[in-house]
Amino acid sequence: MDVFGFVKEKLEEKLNIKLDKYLEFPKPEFGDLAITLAFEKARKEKIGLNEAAQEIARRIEDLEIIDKVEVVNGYVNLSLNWKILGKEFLTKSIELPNIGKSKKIIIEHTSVNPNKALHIGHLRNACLGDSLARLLKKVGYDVKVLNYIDDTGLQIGYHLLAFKELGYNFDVEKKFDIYASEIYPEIIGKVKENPELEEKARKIIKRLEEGDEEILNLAEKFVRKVLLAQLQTLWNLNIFYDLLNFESHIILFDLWKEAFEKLKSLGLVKKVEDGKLKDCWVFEAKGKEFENLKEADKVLVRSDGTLVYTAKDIAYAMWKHGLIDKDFKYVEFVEQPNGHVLYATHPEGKAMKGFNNVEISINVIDVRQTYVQKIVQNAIERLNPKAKYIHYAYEVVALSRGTASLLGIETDKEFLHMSGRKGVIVNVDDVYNTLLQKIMEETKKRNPDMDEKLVREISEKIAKSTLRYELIKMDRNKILVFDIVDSLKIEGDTASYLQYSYVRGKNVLKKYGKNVEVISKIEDLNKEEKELLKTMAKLPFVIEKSVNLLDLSIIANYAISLANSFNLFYEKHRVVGSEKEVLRLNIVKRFLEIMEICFEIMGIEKLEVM
RNA sequence: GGCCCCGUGAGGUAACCCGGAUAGCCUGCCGGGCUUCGGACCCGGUAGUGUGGGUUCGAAUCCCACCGGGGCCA
Repeated sequence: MDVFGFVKEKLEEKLNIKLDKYLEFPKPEFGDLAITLAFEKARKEKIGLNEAAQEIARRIEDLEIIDKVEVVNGYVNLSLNWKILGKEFLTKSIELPNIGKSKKIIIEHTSVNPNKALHIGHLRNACLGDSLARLLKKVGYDVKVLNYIDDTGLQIGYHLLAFKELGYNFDVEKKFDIYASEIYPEIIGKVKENPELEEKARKIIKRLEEGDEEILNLAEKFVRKVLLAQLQTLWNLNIFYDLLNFESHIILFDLWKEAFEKLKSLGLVKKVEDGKLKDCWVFEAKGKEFENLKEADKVLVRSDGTLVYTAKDIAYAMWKHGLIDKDFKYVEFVEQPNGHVLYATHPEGKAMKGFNNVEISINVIDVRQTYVQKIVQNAIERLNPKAKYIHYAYEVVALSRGTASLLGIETDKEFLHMSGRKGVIVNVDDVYNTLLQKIMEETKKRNPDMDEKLVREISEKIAKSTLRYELIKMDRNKILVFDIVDSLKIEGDTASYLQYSYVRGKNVLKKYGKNVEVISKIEDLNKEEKELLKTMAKLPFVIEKSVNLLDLSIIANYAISLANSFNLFYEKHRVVGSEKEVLRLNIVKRFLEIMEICFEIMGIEKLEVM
């Protein structure tokens, strides 16, 4: 039961106006809900503020669900009748708004090049994308999660050279993505010393592009090994996918060919006849946001016939949105630990339907790609005005001065951008392992007699949740300055606080030991009980808002305020054996259910003990 | 040269989209609480909207200019 939604409807009936813009949650002293309509009403009707507010108050004061109406400084403050609403809320099941209505939506995220280990910046992408997918599934969307793999040319050329010519071996103990990251500077060093190698790398790339079977097989083997290692890191953090799309297959399956013809025939791309871009094919961006740009055109095909990345991005986006008929073929790539098969595009695969052809696609890509993404979006939305191509931009993760210093880089600046070439990176496995060690120590300290295996199991659940929570709780438009020392905190505004609150709730029910009876009526509520009920009742509102704004920090902040509210209640009032046992048990039970919903969205693990 | 993002106590952040009541929270620091459902908790104290203008009854929020930091395109 959606308490505030219900109250809003009743108020709208009485006032005969939509209240979306005119409702606020005030501080507890002022009441449960405030109507701010009087400010506008007073201005429009040229009447006194107090008079306007009084009139609104008069029209709603006889509602049974409202206990008290008070007018203060133009606000109409309502105290709700929790004897009625609280009982409804505690006895009826939780309803989440069905916003998606089974509509299909594509989310693309992670998309890390398959020649390195994931760093903490990649993880911001993956956590945002994964939680977004979880959120949208919760509200009824049919979500397909794609991971785009750039397996072409240049960036894997040196690695292929290393395995083909320089005696590097595939069979290593080390996790393969980390191995690939580590040998990269070595390979570059060797190439610098010996310029012939540069030539050889180029030849390998050329043969790869020409479809040479030996090189193709080598590349596939290398990419697969790196990908499986990267996926191991992601799966460990409860991040899963439906499909891997290989960039090279956009050409192979003629998606680009069809897309190019369509763009040409509709006049969206033009061949340049003279000037410095002579013989290039450019995309001509049109629309308000491009008006101020001197050069809004974007080269897609160079004069020598080679494609820029954006060309493939557009073709790929057209495929997502069903704007071309050509399709990939698919194979089962691997079964994921959650039991779901991860598919991949593959030349020898079979035809499958269901991955593409959506109206809405969400593309989680960092903010530096904004310009290129605008071009892709412009193309898609001109090809189909109903289509929504969303560039879900987020700021990068940088390193704090202290953390940079730990990596041997001194700087005067506030923070330092990561750089794989300079070795200024913090990789995900390292952070996770450090965090896990620290949490295991803490867990042992708090549970000296606990079985070693259980300590580890619990610590793993806390570590992965902590990491995920840190990456989604902040406004995504802000640069996240990562500090390894701060990131080890497990007190305050952290996932472990949420998990701890959850465990406390669980323990109450465990102590009670029986099934909780359904409550028949509510006599009266103290301050903490009421505040907790109120916070819990905001869930549908919070979910709806975070879906509308595609903002996960809203869920994170809500979860913290919910835990806070619960801890206050827990601290002050005993549940088991108290005179209000049944009521309080019902409150605890509902708290756990709501917390679980938040956990599921954020990918946080529930615990029984910690 | 054009464009975009960020600026809130000592540090980190929420509220900014859609202007409204005493700017909320975390860490730190100072002080306090319990151990009958677990202290990874709770309570008190400390301290803040970059600068200047504008709009408004009212600005952290909207508009303009500037300053500082970061990025993209050329």
